Amino acid sequence: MKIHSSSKLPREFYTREVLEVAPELLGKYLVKENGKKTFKGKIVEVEAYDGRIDQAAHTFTGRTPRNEIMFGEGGYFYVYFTYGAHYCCNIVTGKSGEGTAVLIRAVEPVEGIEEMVLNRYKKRSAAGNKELYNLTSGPGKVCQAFGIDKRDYGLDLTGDVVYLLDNRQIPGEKIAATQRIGVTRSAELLWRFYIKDNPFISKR
DNA sequence: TACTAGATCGGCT
DNA sequence: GCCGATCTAGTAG
Repeated sequence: MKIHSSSKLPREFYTREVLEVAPELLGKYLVKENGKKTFKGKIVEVEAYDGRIDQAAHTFTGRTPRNEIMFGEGGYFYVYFTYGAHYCCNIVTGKSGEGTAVLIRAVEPVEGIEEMVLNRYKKRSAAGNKELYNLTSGPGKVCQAFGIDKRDYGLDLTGDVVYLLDNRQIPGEKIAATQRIGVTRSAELLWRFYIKDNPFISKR
């Protein structure tokens, strides 16, 4: 029996306003069960997207097959493919019809690190410090390391494949809010949140 | 350290 | 056709 294991976040955690959920995701654990392997990382950097007012959100211009899951209620996994090479994963938030989600931009590797190294660098030897910090420090890197792709689109985060584990909340003074990375529209919004001084974030 | 370009392809105009 | 919620390798300073 695991006495100290933290619990899976319930539906109610996700169905709140995206700007309330986003900073609270910091410090929580992202877990992917892959049949035999378990990938686990502490979330250290996120970005909020809100199709109601945010031109950078995929849901801003209305429903399409790709963004359908993001228009559903919170607690589902939105995975998309971009730049012809990378997958990025999001935590859908809010109520049905809103079109809000939080992009997971970086995590701190906790479990399954050897498998992450294999997925990222195609090699089996242990990672050096430089490689370790480069393992999951970006949205495309997180998905590659965890083996997340379009097959994970739409997964229920209260299920057993991909889910989040609770952890004590990061205090506000340890959270930084900045402009989002790589967006051109609605660039003024300070909707990127990360844990200050964490070495696994994508960019300082 | 800082900037630039190339890869590469699905989604949407 | 165009462009992107990216990453990496390359060059210049």
